[in-house]
Amino acid sequence: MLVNALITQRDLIAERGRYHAQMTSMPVSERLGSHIKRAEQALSATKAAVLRPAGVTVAQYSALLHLSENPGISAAALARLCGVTPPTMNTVLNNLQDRALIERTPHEWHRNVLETRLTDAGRAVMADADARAVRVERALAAEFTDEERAALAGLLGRCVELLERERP
Amino acid sequence: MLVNALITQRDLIAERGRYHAQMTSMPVSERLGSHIKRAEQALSATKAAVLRPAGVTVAQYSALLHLSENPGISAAALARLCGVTPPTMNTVLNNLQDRALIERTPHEWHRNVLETRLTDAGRAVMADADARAVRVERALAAEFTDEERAALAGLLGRCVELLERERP
DNA sequence: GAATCTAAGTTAGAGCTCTAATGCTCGTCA
DNA sequence: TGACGAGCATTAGAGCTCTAACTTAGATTC
Repeated sequence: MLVNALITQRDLIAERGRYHAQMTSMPVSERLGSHIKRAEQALSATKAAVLRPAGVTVAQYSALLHLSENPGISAAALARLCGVTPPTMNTVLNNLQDRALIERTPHEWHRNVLETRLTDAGRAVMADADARAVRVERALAAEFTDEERAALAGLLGRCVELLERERP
Repeated sequence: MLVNALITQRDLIAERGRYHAQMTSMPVSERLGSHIKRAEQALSATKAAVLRPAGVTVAQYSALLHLSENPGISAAALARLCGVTPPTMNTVLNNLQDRALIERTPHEWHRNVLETRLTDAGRAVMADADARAVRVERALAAEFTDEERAALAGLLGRCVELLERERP
């Protein structure tokens, strides 16, 4: 380790020793939120890295994935599936549309609704990206037993319930 | 439920039935990544909501928290603690500095390093925000037994290891 | 039939995030 | 001593994300 890094590291440890007593009301390592955030950061970073060669971002892949399973869905419904707000989805879809990976056509009955669909190019990109993303998911799944996977999914589900209940 | 929503919902189900066969190589519900992402989205949304009255974003709170535990730390080291890149931390710190919640002073020995510290105002905002954030963490912790908390943290830790190993 | 309500789509603005690239300081090593 | 390498800080540019606000279309209700 180099001296520059050592010095900031040394300062850090010294200050930590001095002030560690009771700066915050809960140690970071005991916060479940920290673990969830770290896991998501690692997931995001890895997915972004493997999706890069496919030419799509994580958000774009998420949209393409749900779009491939729900052709003609509205942008608002797609936003709900992806867990983002309509303006966010609008941003993502505009980028996909600029690259001609999707098309948006007026709904036959409801003038206020746009049907969103993959183009042929979009389907091709989606297939490539999906293969790459699934490779990561399979590696992740292979790390655990069936019981562990179920436990993790269950615990995370309870987190979501609690957090949504707790939201003002 | 209204007709507008019903129609998109109906279309969705119809299309799903038609195409469900084998559009993707792995069902979304079986992807551990989906569960992690959902949990982080719920966490983020709830934390943003409870931090809003304190006048800070989640990213700003994260920086203030680690800053309060490590006075004088460099921006790069702070970025590592928060799990973001230096340019990202620079953006967050600029916003905090504009509001006079932090100050950055040249390092005594190393001309190339800036020491970052909370101002008095920053400490006050941090104390307020921390109380609000910890309330959420306590509620989250109270949802689980000691064994469940340990299991969740352990499983998420293994996810992080696998994902970093898998990253090209 | 008109007021009201709900949902879809959009725009504006603020903030976070990344990669890529640059300039700087310092330490190491030949 | 001088070249190299590593780390810090910063800028530029693209993209994602949110809230707030507006517009429009369709449905409900009186």
